[in-house]
Amino acid sequence: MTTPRVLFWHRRDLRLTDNLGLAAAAAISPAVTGVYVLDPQVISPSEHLLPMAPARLWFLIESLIELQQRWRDAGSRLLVVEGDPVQLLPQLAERIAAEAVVWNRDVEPYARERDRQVAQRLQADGRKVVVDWDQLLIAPELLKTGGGDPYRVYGPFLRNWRGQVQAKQPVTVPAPAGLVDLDPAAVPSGEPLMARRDSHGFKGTELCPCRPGEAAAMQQLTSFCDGALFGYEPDRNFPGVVGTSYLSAALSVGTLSPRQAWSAAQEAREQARSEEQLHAIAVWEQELCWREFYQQALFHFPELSDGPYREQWRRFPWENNEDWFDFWREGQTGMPIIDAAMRQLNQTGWMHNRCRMIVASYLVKDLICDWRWGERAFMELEVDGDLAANNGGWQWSASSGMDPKPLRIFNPATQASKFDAAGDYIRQWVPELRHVNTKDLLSGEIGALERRDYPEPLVNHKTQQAKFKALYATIRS
DNA sequence: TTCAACTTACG
DNA sequence: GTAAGTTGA
Repeated sequence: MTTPRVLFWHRRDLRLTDNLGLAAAAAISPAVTGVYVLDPQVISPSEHLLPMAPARLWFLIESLIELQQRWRDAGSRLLVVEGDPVQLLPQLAERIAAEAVVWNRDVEPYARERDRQVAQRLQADGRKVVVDWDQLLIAPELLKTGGGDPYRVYGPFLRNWRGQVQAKQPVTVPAPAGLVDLDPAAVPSGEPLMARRDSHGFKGTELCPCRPGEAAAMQQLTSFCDGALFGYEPDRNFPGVVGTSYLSAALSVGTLSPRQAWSAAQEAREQARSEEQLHAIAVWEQELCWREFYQQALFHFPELSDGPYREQWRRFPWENNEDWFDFWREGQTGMPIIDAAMRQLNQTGWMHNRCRMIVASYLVKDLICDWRWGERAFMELEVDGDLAANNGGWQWSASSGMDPKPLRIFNPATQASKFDAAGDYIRQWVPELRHVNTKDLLSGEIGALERRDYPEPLVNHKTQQAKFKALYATIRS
């Protein structure tokens, strides 16, 4: 009698270490084969889904190439195929005679419907399907208010989440080893990965601060928790300072797990030498909670991805000036802090989170442009583009989301003065303004002579803010 | 049912 | 100080 074969389907968990689904698969049998499906719906521009940025495609491909090596080191292999998972997975399971197929759950509406169809077909063929949560510290079903409803507000969610995490004390599981490979005769032909490696179209692979692959993610985590984490608060606020983890892409494609991140933070707590440092660690832990808050929000309210959560925002009379939007996207608005941030994103695939809030507020509240245009633009450019986090962030900026709050209007000049006081960040990304004095650089009020070829400001913040408020008054109930 | 709380940021 | 009204206990 032969060992039963198990198929493990990687999706947003591109690692062997601390992969709960993979550990479950290896517990069934050492004869585990991995598969990743390059789904054209996900990796190519499509009508219904938000696009995947070239930067993210690069990160994905490189992470997969490393993952294949790790599978070989573990004794088995990772197959990479291209096509529709609903067709391909049942075919592959049949071909390798898999008794069980295992994967980790996702929160995105497209993924959930896809997974439902895949599971249905596999089960119809008599195969066992094993799925559970891996990409969240606490499963979304376990986080409910006293009334049994999902949370709509971050604060109460944080209290519940933190309590459950502390009670659970998340631990990581090791990578499987000594796996049993397929019979060579059963290995399907075709390998689309290397062809994709040179065709992702991303030019900023050297500049991007997020590094692909499981090993690089662990290195980044270790060095962050050894240094910048202790000063995370307040350093995280300053885009010109290396004060954040740059782990967003790794957490999004799953080259790093949230348990690994949490555990590293707990080890750092042991090393902390002051209340300030402990507080800084707590603030980073809260950022991990934001990630889970937005994922559980999308899980319980999938309609978030279709547009504004609050009904009245569906009738907001946006200006939607396409020229303004293009200037914003390219970093040519004439407001230096905005242009610096958008150029950082265009060139490196990544933007500092403080700047994401500033440019989002500017697009929505100053240019009076539909936040969904900005949501799509971010997904087209970001190495860490993630539906739940990106949609949550844009709805937050647009004031159309779940949190009860006043109308949030950032003053870009005030933001620049507070968080890039010396103008270092602006000068780095808008080099043609390096000669301009800091005061003018921050305010954006630059004389024609000094400005040279740099554009005049598209709009005046004060008048646009007044205009936005007037338009907002028309949709208030 | 009442009432505190709300990623603050702006002026 | 004020925004702005909804959430959650």
